[in-house]
Formats: sequence, structure tokens, C-alpha cells
Amino acid sequence: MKRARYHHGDLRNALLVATIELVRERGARGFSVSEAARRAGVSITAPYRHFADREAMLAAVALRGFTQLEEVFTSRTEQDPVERLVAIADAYVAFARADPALFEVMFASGIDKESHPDVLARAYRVQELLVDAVGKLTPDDRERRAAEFWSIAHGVAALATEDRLRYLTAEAGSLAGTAVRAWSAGLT
Amino acid sequence: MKRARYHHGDLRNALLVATIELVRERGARGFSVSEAARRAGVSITAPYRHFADREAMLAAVALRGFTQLEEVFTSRTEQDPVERLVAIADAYVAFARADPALFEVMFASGIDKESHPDVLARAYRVQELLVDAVGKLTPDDRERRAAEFWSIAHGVAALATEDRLRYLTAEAGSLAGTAVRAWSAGLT
DNA sequence: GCTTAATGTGTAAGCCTCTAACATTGGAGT
DNA sequence: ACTCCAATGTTAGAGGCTTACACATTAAGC
Repeated sequence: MKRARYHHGDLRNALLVATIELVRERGARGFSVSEAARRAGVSITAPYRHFADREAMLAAVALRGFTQLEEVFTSRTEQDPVERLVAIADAYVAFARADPALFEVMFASGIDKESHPDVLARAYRVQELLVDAVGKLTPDDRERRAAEFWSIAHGVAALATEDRLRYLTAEAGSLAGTAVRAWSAGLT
Repeated sequence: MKRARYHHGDLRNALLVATIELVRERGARGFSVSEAARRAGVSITAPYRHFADREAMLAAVALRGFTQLEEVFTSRTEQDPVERLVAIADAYVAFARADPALFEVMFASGIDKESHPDVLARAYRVQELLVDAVGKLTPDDRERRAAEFWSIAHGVAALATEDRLRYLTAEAGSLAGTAVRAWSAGLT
């Protein structure tokens, strides 16, 4: 029987786990520092030793999310430029649907960019990967085209996680991939 | 000098105005029923005569937003199917950028679909407009293609309002239109 | 005019965030 | 081993928010 120790040992990490769990259960707005502390088995104010405020906890979760997303992208190694983009787009949507809560924290939890430049920087780094991948397809306007590409994938992911896509049933799948295919075919 | 009357006269509307103002200033999370009441010049509990709870106020604002969006879409009357879609996509992004707060309430304020089916229904109705417009371009798979189209426009709008598009400067403009043009060209 | 339903107020319970002072402990340096 | 200190937790408390409930006021139909 493990006695409750004064020092938790791995509180910061435990709090982040509790945070994402809570967002899964109640949404980003339903998350509270108090409840996360309760779940980690510490007093309500203990989290403030590790995070400046409530938002900082969400920002830390978002940061992890972008790191994961980066890994998802770098793991796609298709040779054909189009197929690679299709795979990335579908992987992006799969990532969002696999953990909508994490996706919500990353993009829709109202984290302030000014107070958390690290999160924005990480998001930009992920964007760089897309610029590279898109550059293999069209050397012209890589940045702009990458923004278009990301928008397609992000649009599907955002609408899908919010259940706003009436005609997107589970089996329909690969909506992003199909859209990207059309888009890349249209880039003369 | 107008005396403060017991009955406001147009409280519901005044509260909605205060709500969107507050979201503009502090984001959806920063909005509070108390502050909205304060601005409308009534007691903190008065809003509960008009709205079930805090979320209902945001839902009412979102509903208005979708109505506005519907008007924006129906006002595009370009003849050429492609040009019409390009115009709609750009109008969508312009709508989001003109009032990011409203866009946030509509899509990223965590309004529960179960408790506010009217908002979802209105969103679906807007989607119908897109299905029609896309149908003029490709009769095949209208619903699915419309979902792709909406995703493109929504992706640009969502990323732009969150300042996540590093390479999207103000003058760059029409990113959505360009993407839609490529996409429609690629639909053989 | 009277009555009543609609609309607004006051009070209070129970949550939450975050600050400040105090308690405990693991480790670094001796 | 011992001491001390920085890191990590706790307790107490201020102040804000949501929401229920009882009470006050008034607009509007009869």
C-alpha cells in the first residue's frame, strides 16, 4: 500500500495527463485546475508550482500535441509527391479524429499567442514540414501553396471533429485525401 | 436624462450585443454573463430570464452568425460555377476576418450540439447552399464535393483568424479563392 | 381599474482562479 | 553524516463567476 507522500515525484506530468483526460470528458472549457489537481491527488494550489496559470497547462498540452503531429508527418515517407501529400492530409485528419480533445486544445482552446510563443513556434515548425512536402510538388509559391494545402487538411479536420460535416460518415473516409488529390491535379 | 427603468425594454437584444462585444475584447472564454449584465445595466441574474444559461447566450449569438453567413452566401450571384465558388470561398474568409470573435463563437466556443440543435440545424442549412453551388460544378458526389469545398474555405478561415498562417500576409489575400480554383480545375 | 404573466432584483450556495505565508523534503556541498 | 536551501506541497483567504430561489415591479389584457 503506497503511502501518500508529501512530494508527488512526477506532478507536472501527472497534471498534464489529468488535463487532457478532463478535456476529453468535458471539453476545453470544462477543464479546471482544481479538478486536475484533485485527480493527481494533490492540493488545489499545487499546480501553480509548475504552471503559471490555467492557460499555461493547456499550452503545455498543446505543445505536446504539436510534437506528436510533427512525428506523424515525418513518418510519412511516400515517394510520389502527390501520394505523400494525400497521406499527410489523411494522417492529419486521423490525428484529429483519434483525439479530438487534443486537437481542440491545440487549435480551439483560446491559448494566447503572445503569452505562449513557444506553442506558436512549434506550430510554425510543423508548417515548415508541409512547405517542404509541397515544394516537391510545385517549386513555385511553395509557402503559399503549403498554406493552401494545410488549409484543406485543417478544414476537414476541424469540421470533422466538430461533427459539422453532415455528409461525412465514418466509412466515407479520406475526404481530405480526395480533396488534396483534386487540388494538386489542378495545379497546372 | 433617461431614468433607469425597472424594465429594460430590449434586454435580450442588448445582452446579445454585449456578449459579442465581450468576446471581441476577451475571447469566448473571457465572456461572462455577469459582465454582459453589467454592461446592459441590469442585475447579474437578469439574463437568466432570457437565456437558460451562459452557453445559451453564446448559442444565440452563433445562430445570428449563421444567419449572416447565409446572407453572405446567397448574395453571391456569379454565373460561372467556378467563379461563384471562388467568390463564396473568399467571402467566407472575409466574413471570418471581419469579425473573428463571431466566427469563434460559431465554431470554437464549445457550444454543445445536443443542447442547441437549432444552431447545428442552421449550420446545416448553410451547408445546403454550398451543396447547390457545388452541384452546378459537378453533379457527381455533390454532397461529398461540397464537404471538400467547405473544408477548404473553412480551413483558410480558421487558420487565418488564429494567425496560424505564417505566410498569409494581408496583401496575399484570396488564398481560399486560389485553392478553390486549383481544386475545381482538378475535378476532371 | 384589476389581475396576472413577464421581467428584474437580492441573496446565497458552491464552484473556480490565483496570491501569500507556511511546511516538508531531497540533495548538494561540506 | 550533517546542514542548509531550493524545490515542491499545503492551508487560508480574497474575489469572481454561475445559477437557483424567493421577492418586487410593471405592462397588458380583461
